[in-house]
Amino acid sequence: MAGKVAPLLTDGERIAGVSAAGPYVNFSLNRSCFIEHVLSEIAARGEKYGSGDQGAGKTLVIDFASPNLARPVHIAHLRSIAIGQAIYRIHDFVGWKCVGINHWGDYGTNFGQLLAAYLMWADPEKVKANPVAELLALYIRFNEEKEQNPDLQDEARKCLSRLANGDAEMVSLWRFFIDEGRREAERIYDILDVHFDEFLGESFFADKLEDVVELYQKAGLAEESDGALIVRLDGDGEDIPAPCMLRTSNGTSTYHSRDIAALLHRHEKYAFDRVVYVTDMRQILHFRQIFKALKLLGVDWIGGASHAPFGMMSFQGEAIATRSGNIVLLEDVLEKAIELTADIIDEKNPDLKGKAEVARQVGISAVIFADVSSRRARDIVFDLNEMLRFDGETGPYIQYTHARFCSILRKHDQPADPMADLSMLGQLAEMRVARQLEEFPRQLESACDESEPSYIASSLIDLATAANKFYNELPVLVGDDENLTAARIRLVDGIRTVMRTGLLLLGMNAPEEM
RNA sequence: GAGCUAUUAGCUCAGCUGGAUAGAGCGCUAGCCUCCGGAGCUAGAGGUCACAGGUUCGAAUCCUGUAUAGCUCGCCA
Repeated sequence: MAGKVAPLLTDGERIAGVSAAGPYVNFSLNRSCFIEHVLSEIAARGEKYGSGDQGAGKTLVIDFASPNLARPVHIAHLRSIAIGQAIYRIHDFVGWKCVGINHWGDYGTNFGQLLAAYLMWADPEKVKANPVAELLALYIRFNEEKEQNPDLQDEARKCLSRLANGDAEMVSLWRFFIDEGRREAERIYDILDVHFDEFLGESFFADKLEDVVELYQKAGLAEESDGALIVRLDGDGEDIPAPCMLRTSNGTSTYHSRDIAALLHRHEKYAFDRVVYVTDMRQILHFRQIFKALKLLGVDWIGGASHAPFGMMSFQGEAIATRSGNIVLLEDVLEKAIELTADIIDEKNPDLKGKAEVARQVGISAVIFADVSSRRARDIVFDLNEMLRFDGETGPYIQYTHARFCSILRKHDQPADPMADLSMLGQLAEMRVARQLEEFPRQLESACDESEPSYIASSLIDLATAANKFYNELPVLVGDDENLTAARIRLVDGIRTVMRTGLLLLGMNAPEEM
């Protein structure tokens, strides 16, 4: 069949050849034509290449990072921060109005434990001098001693109840804890260059409980069960056996009711078209319940809600758990990465100006890339050496490639010529680069639709690989054919543009020298 | 007991809306600066795509079951 069909298809300007190969009909693209097409597109769109008007007039609300302020930011938290930030930037790039929300945990059990531990054991002066480390030590000690002495949990409950009743000492301590936790978290976000548009703690929604209860009671969806108020979710085809609990038998709000209140609040405030939650996989059921509960309520916008879950990070075969002290602080990892990068710069590029800043940009980006480069769903085993690898498919590899082509453009010392004769390009290595450049917008769109930044990471790796092969095979500036140089400069400019865009979308830096 | 997610080279991963001989990186082996940045490039070795069925002209990819791992299943968040 293929043998009969192929001869009937004529060659044209864009198709250089048609041939039969077994059951397939192969089309060969006219390379020059293809390359010219891609580079014209990049020249026309400039730094916006890859973005269409997909998001025009639409609003995204994205909930990410959302730490518990009773505990320090550790390496496993990087996942939500890095993935969330990338999803935010990707939407922003293709025209969405984005609202990044840090919905931090400033309420509940952990704070009760911390309050109780503080009352029992803390040296206020020491805590004041070094709050993060001292509070962490208290938290760990509480959980250790709780093993021997279960009554401690009652102490925690008492503290929480005193807090809820407005006890001045508790309120003042609690404020101190969240202020410190907040200051610490924001310091890390600054280091990572991550920004939020709204910070709202769970405590803000704790007193919105009755509004939610009323909605469900009016709709006839709420029912009493063992003293608690629940909404059954097992009514229709997509059964969720576990009900959604609105109110505990003690009359307090729950994670469910607070999140429902928060989502209603957000829709009222932002009228979003899409809302994405970036959390680990343990919360898959939770969000299914929330979304279903709102669907039962008849809200028509719930179809725009999605959960972008990611796999768990473990540490030498053990769960990373703050209460047992089995954690690695995120900041420590970032500092190590920066130090290591500085050493490498001293070795490879000692005369680089602004070394310290570049070391920060490369070191931090390496850690971010290690986190966003594989698909969200994968579980990750934390391995510092793996995270700080600088060759092969890594963040520094992409940045290095970008810097290398920036270097060519610097040496060329004049802007890419829009009139360059692109028909001179047609070598295989050039074609491979062009194909990656052409592929980028599609990967970007998938990354946006599926909340999967790793597509962009893969795309950049493929582009960098093709670009480095091109670099090694074909000279750009060396040689006496000015027209060829002008044409290849256009290709180099395209590489630079797309690599920079991709790096920034992933929340990384794109230094021009390193 | 039920459910979710995963399982691809020694290690880390890509490929998953079905198509040609399953691809990278790391590590290992052997190479590449008379030429734009060697954090690079080239070549080689390395695979029963967890297992068993099924659908199909064709399955790593879709369906069913099994195994293994992680997670979850109303008063933690």
